[in-house]
Amino acid sequence: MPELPEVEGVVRALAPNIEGKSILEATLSETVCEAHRQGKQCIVKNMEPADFERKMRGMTVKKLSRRAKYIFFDLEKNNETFLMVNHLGMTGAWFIVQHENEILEEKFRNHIHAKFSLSTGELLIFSDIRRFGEFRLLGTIDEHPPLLQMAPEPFDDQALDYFLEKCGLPKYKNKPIKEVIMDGQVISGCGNIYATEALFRAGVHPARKAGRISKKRKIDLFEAIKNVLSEGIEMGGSTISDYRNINGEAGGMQHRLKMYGKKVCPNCSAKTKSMIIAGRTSVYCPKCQH
DNA sequence: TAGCGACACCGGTCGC
DNA sequence: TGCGACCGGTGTCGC
Repeated sequence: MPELPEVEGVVRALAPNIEGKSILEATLSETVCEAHRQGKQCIVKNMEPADFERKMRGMTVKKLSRRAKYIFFDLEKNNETFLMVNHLGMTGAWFIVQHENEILEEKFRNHIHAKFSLSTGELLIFSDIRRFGEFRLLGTIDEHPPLLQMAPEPFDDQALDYFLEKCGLPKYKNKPIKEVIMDGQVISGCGNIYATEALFRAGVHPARKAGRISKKRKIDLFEAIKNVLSEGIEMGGSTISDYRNINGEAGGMQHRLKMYGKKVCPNCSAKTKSMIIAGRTSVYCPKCQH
């Protein structure tokens, strides 16, 4: 499950390998094409697969960057600029190979949904087991309004004030804090794993209402979120199920997780509890988190 | 009209 | 061994 640190790792690995290169050919899988024929927006959103393939052909990758959990491809063709936005969904992964046989794990090899032949002869491959990933080819970012609603990057200077302000809004103040910090309009890139960890580190109960937490504790929580996210980036991400970097390697952050998926609290040895918040499993320590 | 909840999208994994 | 239930990030739809 890629969250901000995993996506950051993908971008850092991918960028030096594809920036400046051109896409000679783009091919989507038969699965994607067939799903579109059935009226589903499978992986490629708001565009017919054939259109996507045609438009991607001849694009030069000017720059690769991350925004929240999205990968932004700044593209150029015939002096016109485009933005290709990619989300990894639950199980998306990128590979750069000479041949798809180099993808060692069968489950990734069996679910290749987009292939881009690069000017260097390499193949840039997007594999996605559950097909929750997405591609949107845009002229500019405002063609997809939800992207404009995203909170600032957690490492930006204004992110803390933005978070504190949002917590006080009627829309959020009566919601469980875990639901609030996982909302991309409040904090960018904080998914279930890192939210669970940050709440544990800050000693905040996941179900506590956002409006019932002191400013000081909210600031502590925000710092904890930034810390787990940067630790995640340093460790190359968490590999909980299907996340792989572009070399097919797993990350190391899962070994640093103290609460996500744990049965016993590492601080006080109490049995952890879990509850469903906003439809997601939330693990916490009933003694350490209030 | 804005806001919110329900639902759709999938296949690996787990438990019965 | 086989089958059904479950899980989850995001957008969209309908109330």
